[in-house]
Amino acid sequence: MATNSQNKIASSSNFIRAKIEKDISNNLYKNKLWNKAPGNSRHQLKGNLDEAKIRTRFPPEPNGYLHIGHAKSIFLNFGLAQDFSGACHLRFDDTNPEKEDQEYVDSIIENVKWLGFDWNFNNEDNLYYASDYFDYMYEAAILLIKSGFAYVDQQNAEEIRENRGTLTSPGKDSPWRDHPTEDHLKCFEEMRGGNHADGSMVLRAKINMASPNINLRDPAIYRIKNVSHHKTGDKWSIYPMYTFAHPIEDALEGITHSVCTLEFEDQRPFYDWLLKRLKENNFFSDPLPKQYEFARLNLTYVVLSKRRLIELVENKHVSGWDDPRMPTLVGSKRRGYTPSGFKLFTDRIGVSKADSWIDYVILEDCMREVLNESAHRRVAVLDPVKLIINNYPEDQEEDCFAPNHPKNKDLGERTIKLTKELWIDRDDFMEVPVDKYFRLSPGAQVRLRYGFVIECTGFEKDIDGNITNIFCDYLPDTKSGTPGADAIKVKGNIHWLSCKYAVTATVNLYDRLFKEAHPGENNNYLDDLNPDSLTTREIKIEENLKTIVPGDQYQFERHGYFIADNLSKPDDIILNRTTTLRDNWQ
RNA sequence: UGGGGAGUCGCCAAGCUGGUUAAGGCACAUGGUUUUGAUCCAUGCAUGCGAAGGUUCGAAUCCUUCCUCCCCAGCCA
Repeated sequence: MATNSQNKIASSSNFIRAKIEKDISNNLYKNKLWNKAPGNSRHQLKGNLDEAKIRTRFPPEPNGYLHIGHAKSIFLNFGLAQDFSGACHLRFDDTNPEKEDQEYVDSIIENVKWLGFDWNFNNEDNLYYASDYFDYMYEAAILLIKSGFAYVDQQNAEEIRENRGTLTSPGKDSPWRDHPTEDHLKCFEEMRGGNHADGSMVLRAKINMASPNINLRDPAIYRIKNVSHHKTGDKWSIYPMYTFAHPIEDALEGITHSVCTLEFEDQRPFYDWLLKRLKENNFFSDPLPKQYEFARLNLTYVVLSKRRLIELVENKHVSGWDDPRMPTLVGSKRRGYTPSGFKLFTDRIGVSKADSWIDYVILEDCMREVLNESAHRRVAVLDPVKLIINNYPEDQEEDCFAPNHPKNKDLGERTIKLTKELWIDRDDFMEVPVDKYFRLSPGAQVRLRYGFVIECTGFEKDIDGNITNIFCDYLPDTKSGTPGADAIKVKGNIHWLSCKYAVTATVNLYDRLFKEAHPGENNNYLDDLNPDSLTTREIKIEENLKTIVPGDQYQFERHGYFIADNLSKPDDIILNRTTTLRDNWQ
């Protein structure tokens, strides 16, 4: 309990939370208005005081599947809103129709819900699309042109690039920069008209071509794209750039804290510049949103870049976006990773501005920690070898009782049938035991978990030297749960399943997708792929697992956590190993 | 070489408007419990805060210089 509350304190102290606490205590949002929906000043000034103490947003571009890095951002943004009695909007940043698709929108919505969040606040559904704001953005652009802060440039992309200068030398003004405002207004209208080719004109903010910050050298803010949009269809032939759109989206939605990743740090001056210009035009009013940046997640043995993820799927290095080895949320889910595990993980790794690589084992350990609490226990034999009890009658069988959870008796117990012939794991027997090996070996005593103590009397091998049968005697007075069962102390304790009753299933044993901690650091990342990231085999599982359905999760004792795969059917059970148990032996 | 960031224990990460022994987690180590070599519990784990100087009664926190790493020259986000 004490450690839990300490965890909470630790996770709650990051620089963004500190800033929010300060902003709230300084009453920054005391007079903030909200008119039940996004909008500019015209709209919001007619509203009431915003009941949301703060507003944050998670703004994915619907051009790919969410991954573990997004989970960090989701927990940050939605968590902030939750903890400060605010609202977190889910907003699709769909300003580039060429790359975006409804398929991704659906998947993202499902993923965010899966992680346990919704975007409802005071019965308002805060699910938005940047494309819903295109009219506002167009209006803002015109305001900017009229006030002399934007112009239509007719240089081609090549010329613009050349005139932008370099990191160490200033850029050159565009010849179109100082044309009359009227001309720019007219050109911008023409851009919208749809009669101009892509790239023939572009609207640029007029700031400073000599700025040491390249993002301020008259950034492009609206470009011609004669393509239809998945939401707005053919209404527009011009689309705003992220740089321009994002601050406006935030302001329209009354976002107080706009949290993004480090690479946008250089854009913050433009973010503030734009909003200030629009405030001067009474398009927006205080309090204006502020942008804060944190370090994106890097995980060892994992790639998270969109480009690489796509490549893994398209080149069939994995079976798809939801391959359990993929760091996507759909893949993680299929692997058996859980929302509460991700929550623990994000709390544990914290939020800062320092570039860092989180050990993959941290993530795995979080999943173990969560699953250890919740998962019911079962028995599975992953590499079966036959154990025959010499002194157990051929036709005899009996029930052994096994609790579903060692720490929680309320979860009940189930019975496992014991018979003369059993399956045990090959690992649990050594012909010549190594030092400190306390499982089965010739002459050794070991307990059949939940059953009897046995003593190994011998074994048989096939022509290739593989062990085929192991023989033992059981000690009748040692059955678990009966008086005196503990009279004989043994160190080893192995699991087993009746050959007569065990059910056969298929298991996918997953290991890390990459064998290098930093894939691609020393060569092409594809060369760092782990050839053994998946092994599939036939295993034996408890009879009562016959009714397992996709998504069911269990701990197979002494092995790890497993989940029934999407494709699993009663007559073709498929299990995925989520993660192994920790193993201090060797 | 311009601009913007970051460097605190193996991995994360508080602290950074200067003030007693530098939080916490993970990992690790050693004990204990245990019919999962799991879990759980206990204890240990930075004379040190990228480096070197300086200011001060006192510095991770202030100043100076230096070093390393990341980001920016898309009509991507």
